[in-house]
Amino acid sequence: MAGPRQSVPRRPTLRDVATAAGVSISTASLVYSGKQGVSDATAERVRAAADQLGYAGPDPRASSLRQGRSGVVAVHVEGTLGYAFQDPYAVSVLDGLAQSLDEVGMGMLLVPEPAGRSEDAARLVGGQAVDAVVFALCGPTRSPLVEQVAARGIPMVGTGAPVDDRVVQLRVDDRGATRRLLDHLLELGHEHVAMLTMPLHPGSQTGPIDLAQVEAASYPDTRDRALAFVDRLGPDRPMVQSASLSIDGSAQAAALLLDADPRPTAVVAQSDLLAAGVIRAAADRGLRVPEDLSVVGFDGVELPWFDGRLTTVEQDGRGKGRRLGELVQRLLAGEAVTDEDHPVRLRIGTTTAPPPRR
Amino acid sequence: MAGPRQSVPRRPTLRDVATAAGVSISTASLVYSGKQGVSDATAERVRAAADQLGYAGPDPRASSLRQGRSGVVAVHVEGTLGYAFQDPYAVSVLDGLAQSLDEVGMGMLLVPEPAGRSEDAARLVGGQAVDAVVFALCGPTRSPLVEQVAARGIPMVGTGAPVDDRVVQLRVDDRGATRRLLDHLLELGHEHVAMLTMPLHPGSQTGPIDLAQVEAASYPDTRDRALAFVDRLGPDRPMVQSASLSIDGSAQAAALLLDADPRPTAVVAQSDLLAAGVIRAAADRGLRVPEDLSVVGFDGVELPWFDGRLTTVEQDGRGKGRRLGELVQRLLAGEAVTDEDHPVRLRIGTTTAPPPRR
DNA sequence: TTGTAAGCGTTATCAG
DNA sequence: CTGATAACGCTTACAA
Repeated sequence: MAGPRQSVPRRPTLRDVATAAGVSISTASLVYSGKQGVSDATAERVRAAADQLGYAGPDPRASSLRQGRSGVVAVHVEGTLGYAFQDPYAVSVLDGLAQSLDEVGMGMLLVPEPAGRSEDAARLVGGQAVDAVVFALCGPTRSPLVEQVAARGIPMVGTGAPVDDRVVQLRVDDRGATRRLLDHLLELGHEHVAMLTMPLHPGSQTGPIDLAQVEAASYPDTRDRALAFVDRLGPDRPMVQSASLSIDGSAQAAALLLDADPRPTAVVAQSDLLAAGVIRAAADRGLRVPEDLSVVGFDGVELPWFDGRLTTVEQDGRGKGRRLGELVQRLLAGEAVTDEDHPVRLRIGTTTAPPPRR
Repeated sequence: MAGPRQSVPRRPTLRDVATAAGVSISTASLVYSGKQGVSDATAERVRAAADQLGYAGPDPRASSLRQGRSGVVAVHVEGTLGYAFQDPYAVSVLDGLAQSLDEVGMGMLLVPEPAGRSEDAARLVGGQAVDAVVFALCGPTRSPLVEQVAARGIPMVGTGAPVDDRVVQLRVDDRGATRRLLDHLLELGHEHVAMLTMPLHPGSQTGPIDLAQVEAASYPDTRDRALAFVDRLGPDRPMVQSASLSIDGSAQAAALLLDADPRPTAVVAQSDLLAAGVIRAAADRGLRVPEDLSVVGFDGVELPWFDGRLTTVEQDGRGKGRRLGELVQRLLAGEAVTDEDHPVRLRIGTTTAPPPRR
């Protein structure tokens, strides 16, 4: 027994509202966009009709087609969200970006790119109506997304990567900052300094690395921080790559450094999260920081469970995110935007001290 | 002196491609959608023309208008990103959701709602072309977003909140799970058990709370976990609310519990992050966990810097996120979807033991 | 397998 | 201040 024919109630459109209010569609549109004056009386009638019909405002799909703007910015994130957001630094950048975009009513579309799935990410941004793409976390030097996005005439903003003329960069002076960290350690008198790097490539393994490998690294930030290390201290200092940007992974990698002979008196970790792993590995071995081992990081994030204060390079992730948002806005406003440097500063904490007497 | 008139080169459209390939627009469209057979020869010609013209595929703005689908899911996040993503549990849910949506080519639009800015969030989802809204992290019982979104006929999925018939829920049995935690503590012989709750309201302050306040809590999960505590142990046990879902905030709140007389022998923290704060506060006071103090949490996240293993309720955040994604997909496929329970399980770790002898 | 034609719901332009 | 009209770029019955 068939039930009564139930006509699916079509959602009201601007036309319905206009008709109900006894005005033209264009007038009704003006009420919502506010781009031109509409008499109070008319506006009131339109709004009443809208309420009456349950009209919730112009359909974003239609207005984005018409205006050529969707109000959405794609945010590319290297790795899965679960991986990338482990890092408080990454989170702070995103937070700043979100704040900045929120101020102008724009939304953030997340585009995670797990290792080896760049095609998926490209398909996603290609199929989504976005006004700009932000490479928020320093990813590989090259990305297949760039061609795809550029072909659509969508502006891009990055933080050092992908390296391409069509991507406006907000760069950090990784080499200079690393140099300052090293100077600090050298002034303290350290001679045995080692480096713990972030992954050189998506999916690479923990282990010792050499200059040639560093030069071939996929990630410019990883590479530059390591190159500064080599430049300053020569190519023979121990360098170990951590397979993941996590405390656990770092602790494992740090073991290779700390169990070596001679043991370094200072470890330069390429990020604060890695530094945290080094500190844990040191604690596991009964080494005190900084008395027995100095540790420096990079980023300047909060490590709420850590009692001391890391000696590190403060990046102000939130500020960086905000600035990325501003660059996007200026790009969309048609302004000419050029690459910029994001300032960072050395912060001396409680994790560095002169090397132990031998 | 005016430069040569530079005509802005209009981006090629499907029409241009079709013309160049000598076929009709609809045929060209078919080549991209693949919904109907097109002869290989024709398809080839179309693709060649597209390459030639630099056409990167159909404009998502236009196809979303035509199809009534944008392929974007709005994900509502209670609080700023910087705040919400501090919690590894929140991140795992999002990670699972991202995975699940990625499999069907859908994107995630982040909609953070900082305390007191729900109007902004409502405006954002209203102005954005989204196919569904997910309330990924248990927010307040009521939300102004619901009306706005429902008025557009957009389906919603939540995790216990907002409470509304139009929101399909993936619930957790907070009361039952909390009861199991309490049973475990009681079996161990604890008599002095205290609870540390998550914030009861956006922006509320750290401090002792009573049953009436619990009943009026904005967040259903916070409320239910606390109610189970009261149900099981009576209304006179100490309850303290933490102003923030963070380790630091929790450590401060925990101080109120640990410095009381008599000091509880066990603390039930409403989340693992809060439990971490309790453990830190205990360490600050020279209390050993679990010898001097038992601590339980909720969520089952990794605390990489913590050597033990928390006794907690495992929620499988990633699985929950994945399930949310599946619910969204089924909703969009027009299937009838009903509320579900997400299973959780008690995990006994190393942070609980019999109370110390007096 | 291919083409024709009719929108999808807005907004911009321009005339009244 | 208001209204008519023409796109925006694409998808999809339906017809050939």
